[in-house]
Amino acid sequence: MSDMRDRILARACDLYLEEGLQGFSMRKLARSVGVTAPALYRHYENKERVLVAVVGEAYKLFGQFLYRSLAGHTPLERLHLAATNYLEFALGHPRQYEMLYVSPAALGLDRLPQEVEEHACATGQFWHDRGRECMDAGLLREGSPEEVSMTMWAHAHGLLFLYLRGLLEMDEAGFRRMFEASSIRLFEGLAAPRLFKELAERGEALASAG
Amino acid sequence: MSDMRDRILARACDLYLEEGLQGFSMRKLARSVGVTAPALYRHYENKERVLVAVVGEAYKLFGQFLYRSLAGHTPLERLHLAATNYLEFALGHPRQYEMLYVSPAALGLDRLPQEVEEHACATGQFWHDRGRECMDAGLLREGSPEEVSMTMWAHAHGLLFLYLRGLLEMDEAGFRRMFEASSIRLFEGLAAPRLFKELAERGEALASAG
DNA sequence: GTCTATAATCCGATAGAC
DNA sequence: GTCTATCGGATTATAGAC
Repeated sequence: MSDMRDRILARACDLYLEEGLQGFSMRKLARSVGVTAPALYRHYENKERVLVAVVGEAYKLFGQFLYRSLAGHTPLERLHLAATNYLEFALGHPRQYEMLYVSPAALGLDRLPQEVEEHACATGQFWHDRGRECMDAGLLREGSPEEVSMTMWAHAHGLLFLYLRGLLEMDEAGFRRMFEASSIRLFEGLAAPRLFKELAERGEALASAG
Repeated sequence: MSDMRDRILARACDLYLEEGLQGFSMRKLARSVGVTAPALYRHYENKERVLVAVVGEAYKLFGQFLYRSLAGHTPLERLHLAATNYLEFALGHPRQYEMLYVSPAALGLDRLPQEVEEHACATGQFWHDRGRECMDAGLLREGSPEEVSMTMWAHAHGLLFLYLRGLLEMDEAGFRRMFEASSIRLFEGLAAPRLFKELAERGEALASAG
């Protein structure tokens, strides 16, 4: 059976969802599949390869959420959908979301394999495209689309990270409201006119004040 | 010797810096201190308590960076210094920075101990204070100081997280420039006037578009 | 391809002598 | 307060029979 590989992968994803990275072991996986541990090594070289495959599945699901945004009819709608779907994925599948950003060391690797890096790169490219087409349409200030999309990406991930770590004292409904309000702030700007006036008077640039 | 506890803690910090969380063990720590493993248990109840103490040291160092910002003479200057010192701490001490945001599960705990939660809470309060005094001075738009400081915190942490994970293809100098530019974008706002015009025409709110 | 059996390590933590 | 010795467990991975 060649689909034994798929069965193992499916059980590996479930095991990761139940136990997290800490509680994931080849013995537990084998028990869950219904075989003994050595049998797994016929299908996957080692534990790290299994975990990398689990990361791949997380990216596959993430991609389904993200590319659904392309159904929007205008650049602004597509950007809005991308942000909404990003939020929905992270809140609906927090363990998979965590897996997107797992450190190589946590997987027992020095560097992430090319397969995963390409997934991550494609995600960055997706955000870049959303930023660029909005900028081309005159909806965003002129500037570097790459950098603007980084700002949006960092803002969204930063909020989600802090919330999922339990560092923000609010429930999910409260977080959703705050996420939306914070996104509006990002687009409107935090500063009051007086801030720029004060800076101009001091003749200094607003340096790294985030 | 009561300072044996301190010696162990100092070596534990070094061991964590060298090996990370994955490679940290009581046996290695004992070897590093120059005693046998059981001796450690006279000074620390178990491995988790040692790691919690290491997190505490990271917060202590972080606090030194952050509270240095209070030397600024105006609210804006203190906010600016806080952001700069936050960046300097994260780039100068990436492993300790990572430790500030370590998940309880990675430490083998269900929840972080009160000691660490208080540290994290104090950090949130610090950012809140910086936001509030700038808002009181009319430098930031009216709103909730707590939420505005969350936006700034999330933006800064999001950028640093992506950079430290190696997901942004740039060197440290490039990142510093981007961090500053992104912070300015955050204060000025991403949107061009046309975006608000388009939204008003559609009669819909700009929802969660970050 | 799966099994049993096992190698070879590592781990956290404890008992009890000194 | 530190030691030796050890418990009891985990892990990845392999050898060889079937």
